[in-house]
Amino acid sequence: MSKQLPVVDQSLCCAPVTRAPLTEQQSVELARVFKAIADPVRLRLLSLIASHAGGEACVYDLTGAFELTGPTISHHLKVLREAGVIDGERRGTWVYYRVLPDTLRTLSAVLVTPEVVAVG
Amino acid sequence: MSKQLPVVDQSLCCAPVTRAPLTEQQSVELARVFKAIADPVRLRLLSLIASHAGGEACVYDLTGAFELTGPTISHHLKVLREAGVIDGERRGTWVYYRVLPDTLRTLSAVLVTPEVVAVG
DNA sequence: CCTCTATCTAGACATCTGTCAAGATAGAGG
DNA sequence: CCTCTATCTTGACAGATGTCTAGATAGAGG
Repeated sequence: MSKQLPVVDQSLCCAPVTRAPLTEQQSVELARVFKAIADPVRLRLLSLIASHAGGEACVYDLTGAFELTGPTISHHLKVLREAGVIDGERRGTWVYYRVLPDTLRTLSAVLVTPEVVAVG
Repeated sequence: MSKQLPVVDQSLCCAPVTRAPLTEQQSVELARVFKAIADPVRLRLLSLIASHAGGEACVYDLTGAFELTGPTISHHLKVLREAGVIDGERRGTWVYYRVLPDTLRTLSAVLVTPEVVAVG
């Protein structure tokens, strides 16, 4: 299930977009991950997985929370997985997903905004 | 230039996606804003504006930083503006853009992830 | 080996998105 | 009023995206 290594440049952890211009490469990399979470279904999937008991949830539970077909949920989980936002593990019949906290933390840090954006 | 009121539910400031499932409405609202920043050009625009002297930048400066036409940059600025991420103000011939820090702060807070995602 | 359930893949299709060229609008300064 | 520059709007088009149906794969349990 772990088809991807960490995707986000962790050095961004202390370099919010408000402090210095992103390089073109950084912006492409970040956009890839933000695109993954920039969807209502995927944001809800993320919150369902992260807040589920044990920090993980199986596809069956997740599918039940939407009025969408299995393949569609599967597609969204794949997008999140390939972006390094979640990871899945098969245990028996079920596949369990959990969030990869480092990725979310990096995204959060990138958007941190100081009280006063700039003072000349 | 201020065609939109604040778009993001500020009550999300203390409710990261890792703590509780998002409602469908919250996820739609958040996805709208994340979609706005989930593009390499717009992320760079955002960082250029936010880190520019005085916290603002005019379109002319921004356009020069890309190999894209004026209308394309204008389009991206409009997307960011309508999502409540930036705001623009005309002063004479030029239009100056600045970030709306509350929006970025909300997005950042939503993605905050505790050290241990859950302990059973 | 067969079947049942859970999950994923493949392919199709409508919609959304990023980009550009052409033209419109808005001040500045004659 | 005219022109020049900065910015935005419109319309067109290729490519990406979300969803579905149909079919494939993987364990569990006879």
